[in-house]
Amino acid sequence: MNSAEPDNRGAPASESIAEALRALILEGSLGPDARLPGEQELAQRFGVSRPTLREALKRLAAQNLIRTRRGAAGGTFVNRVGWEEAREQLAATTTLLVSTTPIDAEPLAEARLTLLLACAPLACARRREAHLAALQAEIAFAEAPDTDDRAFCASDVRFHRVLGEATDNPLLALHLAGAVEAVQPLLNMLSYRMRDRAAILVRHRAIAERLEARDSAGMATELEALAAYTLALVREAQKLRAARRTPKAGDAD
Amino acid sequence: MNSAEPDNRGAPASESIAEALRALILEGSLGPDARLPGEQELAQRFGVSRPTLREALKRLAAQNLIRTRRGAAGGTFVNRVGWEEAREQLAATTTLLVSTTPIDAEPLAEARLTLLLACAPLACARRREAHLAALQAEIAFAEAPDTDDRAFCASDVRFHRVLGEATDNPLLALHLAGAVEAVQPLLNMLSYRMRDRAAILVRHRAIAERLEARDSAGMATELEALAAYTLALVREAQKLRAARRTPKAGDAD
DNA sequence: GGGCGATAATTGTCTAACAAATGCGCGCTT
DNA sequence: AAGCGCGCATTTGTTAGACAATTATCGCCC
Repeated sequence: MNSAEPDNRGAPASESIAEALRALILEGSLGPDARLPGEQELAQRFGVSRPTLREALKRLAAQNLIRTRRGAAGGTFVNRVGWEEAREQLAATTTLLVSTTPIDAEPLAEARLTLLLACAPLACARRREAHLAALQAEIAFAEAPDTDDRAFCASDVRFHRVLGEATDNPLLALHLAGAVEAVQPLLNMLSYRMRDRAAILVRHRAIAERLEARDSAGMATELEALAAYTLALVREAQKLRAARRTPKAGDAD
Repeated sequence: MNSAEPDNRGAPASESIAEALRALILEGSLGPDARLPGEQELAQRFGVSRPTLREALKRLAAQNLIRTRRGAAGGTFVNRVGWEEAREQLAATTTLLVSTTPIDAEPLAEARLTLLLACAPLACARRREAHLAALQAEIAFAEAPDTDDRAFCASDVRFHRVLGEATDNPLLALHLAGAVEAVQPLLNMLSYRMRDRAAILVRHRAIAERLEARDSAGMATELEALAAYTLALVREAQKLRAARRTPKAGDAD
């Protein structure tokens, strides 16, 4: 009646308590925006001290499952997990993975292209005016002369996100956006020259045009061309970096 | 020289400290399996007390970024994030999302099918004997008479995971597996009848056969057939459930 | 030389208290 | 009587020190 299960095979109390609360939340006993009891009461219920219980709560907070507010009407509340938050978390996980794992740029670009190709038919079939407008807005933003490389890259990510959203399938859009958001910064460690940007924008315009015409096959062709161009850019940058390293082997790191 | 940035706009200390450490880990200053200083020293460095610092560490632990071990040679260590862990986390996030968000089965099934179709050409081109063997193993496991619904569903998930791995693209496999793992339990809230299982296994065998023959188009056809069948099953189950509800509106919950 | 116990290092947990924020209501003022 | 501001209660955030539990290591004894 107090601490759910006594112990999870010697796991720290804060961990098993976090899992117990997590199960409660997922089970549906606590709907979104529901308020949990105060920390003192929770601590008593689980039979631990307040700092220990707080560690458990912080674990859940780190997973975006709960939020806390101080003050009189404060407390701990169950978070509503929306598509936005999920996308961010998904992108964070994937980003961490690809940035700490030795992997070539080629499979990353290939994965991005493959997901985009998968979305193309659905996007062409279901796109609405708002999607076309969003695409045009990103193109306009990206071709502005005062857009720096960082902003250009972010806009590029958003451009592809709109393509996912045009499928009208939130789960599909979620995974596409997560992958693109994680891959793009890796592919963009090079800083674009202006003519590279222009070439990319040409591709983007063509893609938007094919989407407007609901021409799925043509869109696939353009997506492949864009992927090929991006990959060529990355390869070129890698070759340059390698060439800069080989002639003078002992320069200042 | 002590606490990195003083405060993140009034955010709790444990949160900003967690973010600071997270940045340190991601920045690469602390490689995998690196040992962090002890809690006391860290607390002094960040200018907080040990419980507060521990809350920060628990946040990171909840994200699988660190692990802790007690004892003399214990401490806090940076976790190596592998494809397995990422897949689990990705599946957990997506599962939480789709299980707390009102969404029809149809887009879920569509997303799954779309991702599988995207993987099909690559999988056919690159599959190895090990993949075919893994597929056959899952088929054999699934058709065993003592396999219950739970195990059947898990095997189904693994079957699709192998399809993703056959693309030889870990990022693609990651997202496919994450989506399938999250969607499958939702589609399988119904318990399969034996003839449903048999029909699914027929499809699985056909898919494995098309993969072996490197017949991408044929595989796509089979995948679509499987998706259509699965969706029909779900629809039928939903209709049954709805029909059971309408005639007697006030029965016992 | 090998097994075994003391030991030290380190995380896990507890207790008690204070600080800070925040909504609410009371009382003061107009 | 109405409006405004100040205190107060509630709740999370943080601190301090101490003890418990665990585990590798080193020295001691056989």
